[in-house]
Amino acid sequence: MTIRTRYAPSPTGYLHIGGAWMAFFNWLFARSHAGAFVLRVEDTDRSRSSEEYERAIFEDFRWLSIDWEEGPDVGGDYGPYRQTERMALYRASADELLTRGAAYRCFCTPQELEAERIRAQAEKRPYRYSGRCRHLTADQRAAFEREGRRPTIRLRLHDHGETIVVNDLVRGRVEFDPEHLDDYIIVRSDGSPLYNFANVVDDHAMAITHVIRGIEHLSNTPKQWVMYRALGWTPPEVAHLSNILGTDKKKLSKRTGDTAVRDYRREGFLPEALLNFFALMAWYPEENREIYSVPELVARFRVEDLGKASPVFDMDKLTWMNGVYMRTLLERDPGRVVEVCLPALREAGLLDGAPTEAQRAYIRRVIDVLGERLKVGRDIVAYGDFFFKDTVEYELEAARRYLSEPGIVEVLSALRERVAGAATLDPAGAESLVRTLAEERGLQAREIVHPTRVALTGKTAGPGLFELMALLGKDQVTRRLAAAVEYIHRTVGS
RNA sequence: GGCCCCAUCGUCUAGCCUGGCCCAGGACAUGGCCCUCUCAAGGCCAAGACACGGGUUCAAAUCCCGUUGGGGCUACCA
Repeated sequence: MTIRTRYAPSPTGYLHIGGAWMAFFNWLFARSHAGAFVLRVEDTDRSRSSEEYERAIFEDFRWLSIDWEEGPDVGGDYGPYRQTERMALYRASADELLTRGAAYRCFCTPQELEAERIRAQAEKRPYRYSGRCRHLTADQRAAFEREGRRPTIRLRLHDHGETIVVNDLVRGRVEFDPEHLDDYIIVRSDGSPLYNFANVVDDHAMAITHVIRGIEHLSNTPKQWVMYRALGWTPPEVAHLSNILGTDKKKLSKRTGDTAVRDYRREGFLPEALLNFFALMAWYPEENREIYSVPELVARFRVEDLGKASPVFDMDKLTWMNGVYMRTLLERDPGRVVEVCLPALREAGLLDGAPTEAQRAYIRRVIDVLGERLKVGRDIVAYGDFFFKDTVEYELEAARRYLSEPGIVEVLSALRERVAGAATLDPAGAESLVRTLAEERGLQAREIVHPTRVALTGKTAGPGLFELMALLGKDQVTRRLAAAVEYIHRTVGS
């Protein structure tokens, strides 16, 4: 039997980190068994769904290099892959359930139901639907219809059913007493299917064999199992994973960090780092090892090894891991590092649109100079914005500390002259200029280095001074040195 | 309220099924030192956890029961 897994996003927003995480495990499972991964769009909530989000979600998956063999965009033998296009299927299954007597029409209004619920609550009884529409006569039904009531369809749970067992691949055997379940609605009065129903019909029709989904669905599982049984179908294997939490230990939300995959892309995270990190939020393939390529993850994946607890999304660790990937990329594929920095550069207004060849080459050199300081694409802005500006903005603290002594003017001026007089400015040349100047003045090299760095970059932290001078070039260096001198005169006052 | 799931360093987790090798291992973060023009990276070191209470056992992080704390379901949401 071919292993088939799926992920079923609702196109009501951008791909969420939690969703991508869940999808990734379904994908890993399929890939590790040479199976198929299918994308099914759950767009029954028409008012909130949009095609634009659907496209965006696909795009984010592609960026992550999570691919699918079947889906709305690529088709497949089990289509269509949008729930709104599968209405006939749900109708057929509903009819089947009705004729088998496993489901019945319920004419209760939402108001009546609400009243029942409130009554139960007042009497401190657990609420369950009374089942009063179970045995309506033809006359009663006709009367309701004459009143204009539009019925819903409810699944009939067995009155004295036996314990429902869910064999969860990660949690083990979980038992449910049907006593606590009630006849639940599977088709709305407007004829549209509800989640628990559409889901079962789709998973079966699409021959899904394994479902890895959120823990919130565990309690739904027994209800679904009853439906599988009523239809004579075999349910898929299931595994329920806990949800990712934010640092506040609450469900991941905007408050504690970005929640959309898109945000991470924009900030310059690498998809392979994100995926590696995703894996570690549920399992460690080997002891004492954190870095795994996607193929390695595929080779080692076992659902049973997935963790049961809710992981907290640790930005610090993701950032560290991204840095690890950036460093190897710096050696093997610097072009990609350039690519990853582009969005942040644009957002900071340091780059307009697509870079020209010259711009790309320049960014490439900036990246070389920045080196392992680049953990995330956006770091290029934090550490190297001055490479892309003509005037330097001094950080307050930096200027106060290194550009406040009047004596420094002389040093910076002297350095400016020597730079101007140099034939060319390469790192070694810059270094000897600074060091000989220091020697002549009886200064420590650092006494020149620090003020110069602030003069050229505005910051106290950043790339090596000599490399940075070489990249900036004679022109910029002399100009910035002069500007710093002027700044000191202006602020120290004279 | 009822039902279900979960619980090892601040965080991700290894170990738990098949008790002893665990006075609990690794990683991120934190602190210190080294390297060094700053920052980063790197190296070394440190601090840091079996939620609690009962059992079972010669022996429990590991098995059982309970408590507490989180989370979920209990919708004509997904």
